[in-house]
Amino acid sequence: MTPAYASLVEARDHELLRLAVDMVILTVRDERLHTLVIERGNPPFRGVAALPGGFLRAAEDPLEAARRELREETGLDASALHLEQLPVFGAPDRDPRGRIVSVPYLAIAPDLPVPTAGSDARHAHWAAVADLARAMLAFDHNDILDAGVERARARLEHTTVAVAFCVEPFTMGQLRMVYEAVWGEPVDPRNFSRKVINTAGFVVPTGQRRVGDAGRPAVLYRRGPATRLHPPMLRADLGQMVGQP
Amino acid sequence: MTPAYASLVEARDHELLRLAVDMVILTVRDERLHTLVIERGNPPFRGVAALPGGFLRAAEDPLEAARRELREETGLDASALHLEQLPVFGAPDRDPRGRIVSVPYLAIAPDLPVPTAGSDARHAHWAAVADLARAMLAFDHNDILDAGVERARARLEHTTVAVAFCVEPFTMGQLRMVYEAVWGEPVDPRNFSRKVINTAGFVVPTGQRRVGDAGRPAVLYRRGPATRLHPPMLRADLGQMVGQP
DNA sequence: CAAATAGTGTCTATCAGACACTATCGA
DNA sequence: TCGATAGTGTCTGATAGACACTATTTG
Repeated sequence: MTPAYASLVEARDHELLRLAVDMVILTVRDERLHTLVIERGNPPFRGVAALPGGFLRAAEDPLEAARRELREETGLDASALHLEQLPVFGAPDRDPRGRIVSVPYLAIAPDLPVPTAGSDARHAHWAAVADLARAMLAFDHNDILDAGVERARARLEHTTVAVAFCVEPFTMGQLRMVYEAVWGEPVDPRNFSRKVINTAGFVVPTGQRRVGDAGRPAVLYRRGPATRLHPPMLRADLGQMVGQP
Repeated sequence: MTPAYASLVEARDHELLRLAVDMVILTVRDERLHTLVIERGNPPFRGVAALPGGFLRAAEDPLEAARRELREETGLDASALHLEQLPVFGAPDRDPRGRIVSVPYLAIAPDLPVPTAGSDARHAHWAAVADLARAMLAFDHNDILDAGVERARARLEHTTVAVAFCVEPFTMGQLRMVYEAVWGEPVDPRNFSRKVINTAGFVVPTGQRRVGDAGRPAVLYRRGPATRLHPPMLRADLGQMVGQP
């Protein structure tokens, strides 16, 4: 800290605290939405499942910290996949260790072989989001997970991030299955295919076809350069909708 | 802090820091988008314009802090208006006083008479967003402002927050003018009116009409209960759009 | 051939965008 | 009566949603 401002900073009715970076790492496995959870090896919440995360280090940007955590927990290079900050969680009593504000990040990853064990021997594994009932996770991590899942659902409507869930090359059916897994509702194959094909740059055909499967061989695609989906692909789910009668 | 965890917390390769809450308070004045800025009374950036804000206090949630700042800077009751968190800004060198991470909030307010002077005699005033060129604001506040404005633009597409800019009762023309001021592009009056009227709960007619103005008297509306806009009202702006040819 | 999966075509209701006309005030 | 502002009607092209059919593989 620059000494010139030391007095300003000392005059505090404000508070020193720590920032945690917690990761909502989503993937689709077996046609279901999964998130990476670790089993806590230390108190508080020892033995309880929690989102992976860690403290912000000195001279580290929160985004850098998120990239580091992602690398440590999954071995994934963050530059390759979707990484996005969610609103912070900062209730004063959210962590019994003291004042810790969480900066959560949403990461969207293709199906991974198996996560590497956490650095401090915490057991990391994929858990189906639908199986994680309320209050199963440590701290307020269920709320953070909810925020991450809802953000992912909304992102699928307006962007092409769904391809970030897919291992290249992928079929149209696999891409559609991502939407179904994340949204939790069926999607019409014909209309979906038309929408994706008509959106320039969403996917790029490889010219190859999938072999070995039963049925007609599916065309294989790679991710295209497009990012935004315009007009959006809206889910039928009404949720909070107040609009047309 | 609970003594039981003191040792855990002491084992730090992580860092103690302060959280600032900075406010992007937007309103529409004279058909132009404005934001509230203060003139800094203390170093660093003494005399330079900055977004209003302050440090998070002990046992205070970031949202509570934002509500408090809003009240202090504008005298507005935050429960009445749109308040929404933006992604944090946490570059290690963003504040010369030391490690300070900013949690920015976007507030959307109706046109206010004039802001109350800031608590420490800082001069607060409305500035047209279009007049705030790059690097005019202290710290990284231009980036924060950009994030807030872009968020507001997107929110107008998908929600009914535009009414939060209006002083009740308001006319259809005033509501449309909000869209034009925030988006910075003209909106067709006929199509706009049809869209708003057909969206149940966007606005509620009062039965009154505006008097004293030249021209045909305009019907006066109040805010309706609807929140989401479905389907959205998309701006023509292509921006990042990669989609239809 | 049957089962399974992939892909295409068509119809319709809705909606966004463009645009011209009518309505109601003050001066 | 004129200027100014408010509000309504209509046409068209695009598209989302619903749905039936054809195509190509394996067993």
